[in-house]
Amino acid sequence: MNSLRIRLEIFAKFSQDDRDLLQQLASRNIRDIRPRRDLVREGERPRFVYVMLDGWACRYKMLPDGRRQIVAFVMPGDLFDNHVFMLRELDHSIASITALRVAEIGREELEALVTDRPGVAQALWLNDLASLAVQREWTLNVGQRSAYERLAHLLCELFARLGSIGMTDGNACDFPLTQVDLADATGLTPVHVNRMLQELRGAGLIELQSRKLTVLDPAALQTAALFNDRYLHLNREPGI
Amino acid sequence: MNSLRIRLEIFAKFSQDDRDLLQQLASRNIRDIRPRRDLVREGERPRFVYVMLDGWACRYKMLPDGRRQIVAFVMPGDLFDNHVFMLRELDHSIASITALRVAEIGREELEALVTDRPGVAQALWLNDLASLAVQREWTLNVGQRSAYERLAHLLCELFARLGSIGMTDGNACDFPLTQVDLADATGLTPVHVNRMLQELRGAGLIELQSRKLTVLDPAALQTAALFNDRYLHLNREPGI
DNA sequence: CGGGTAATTGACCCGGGTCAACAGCAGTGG
DNA sequence: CCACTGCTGTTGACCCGGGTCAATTACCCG
Repeated sequence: MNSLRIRLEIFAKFSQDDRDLLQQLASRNIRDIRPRRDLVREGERPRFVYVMLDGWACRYKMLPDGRRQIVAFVMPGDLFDNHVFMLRELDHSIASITALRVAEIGREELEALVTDRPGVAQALWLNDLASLAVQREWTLNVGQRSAYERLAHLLCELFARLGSIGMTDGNACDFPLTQVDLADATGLTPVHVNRMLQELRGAGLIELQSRKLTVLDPAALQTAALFNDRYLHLNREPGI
Repeated sequence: MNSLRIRLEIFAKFSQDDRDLLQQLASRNIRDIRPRRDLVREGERPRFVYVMLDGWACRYKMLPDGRRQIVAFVMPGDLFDNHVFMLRELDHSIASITALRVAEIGREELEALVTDRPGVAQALWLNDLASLAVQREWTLNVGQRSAYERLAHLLCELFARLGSIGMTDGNACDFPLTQVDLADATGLTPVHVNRMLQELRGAGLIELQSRKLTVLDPAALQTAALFNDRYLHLNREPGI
């Protein structure tokens, strides 16, 4: 729940009250989800905003014939799916990758929060703007980068995000994604993801085995990926 | 300026006061832009929120080596780039396609608006959530659809958006995009865009010449594109 | 030990990219 | 009024990055 605080407080200044309230909301209505289950499904009426307390999930869209695109990964500390406010039906699904622990925040609670706490409301908004920036970069990634660059870029993004929430250990981290997941996120086939991973290994950039990623040469990996973490908005912006 | 009202009022209920205020903001500080100019450039500090009064623009990102991806199109009535609130630097640029007429809304004005007018604030937020939904669909589009489907999908989207703001005439509309623009938006090469357009013409789905698009068979085009307009949020959601 | 999922590898193929030439047309200046 | 320039669109020949298909090898867990 600390991580929730971290991931929203980047975006606005919170009072101790705001913090306590959020903390409280994120510790009621906890739900545990098994790995590889749909958490919410396309077409459903959205009911909750979720706070990821533990585990990895992905947001994905599917075409009628089964082609699947992962459009985002969700990590601990992320607050996600605040479509409670707008959509009749969700236009995408969310699935767990690992086992999850999530907090569900109901619509009324969220509405109260937004009405009574301008700081929190702003943080929620900026959180969405940050997601939008990330989604743009994904469009660029899939649209313009080569398979090799694309995969490198995804690894850079995931590692940077994990780092920002203290889930890296030096230049290593847990990495629960399968090659099929990586394929669905990059718009490649699993076979080709495998080949590109071999190349990344061969170039001495990464090690990846038994769900553990080590970035052997971060600078070189970022160069290969044409990666710049600006779009992730991991740090507080002095702006506002 | 009417169109502005339309495009934001989808998302929240406005009082007559809200409406007047917006109208006012969108009629001060009008700027005219020539075709094919950068309106705002990556790396700049964002200063204004813009309302597109007339013309087409695109949002794009570039890689250091010059590869370019258009990540969104902006049309009359769209309010865009409310990053005033968050970003130190923009992570993308915006360029005019046709000649533009835009209204610039300054940061203080916007902040006042958000503070004093909860309805407007919500509409702005939901506007961003809608953009996010569109951006996800673009990721899917570029990641999973074939060249043919992808182009058809883009045409469907543009035509649907134009229709929602009354800029279609039966099943025809003005269409200022070049094949290079279409290529940058779909992640294809201009040459291949040309070939796919020929196929769409050959299949009797569209006519496209001298900046005029006619959708000869809307249903068939949508089927070919695997298009469903739900993600565009063109209509008021009964939700909230 | 068995069964299922994930990773790996090789052989072959194809959608879309690349390169290049050319045509159409608008704008511009002499 | 015409020549020139530059952008946009079109077409053809060829090529290659990444997909497809299929078999095999790790794993993991009961």
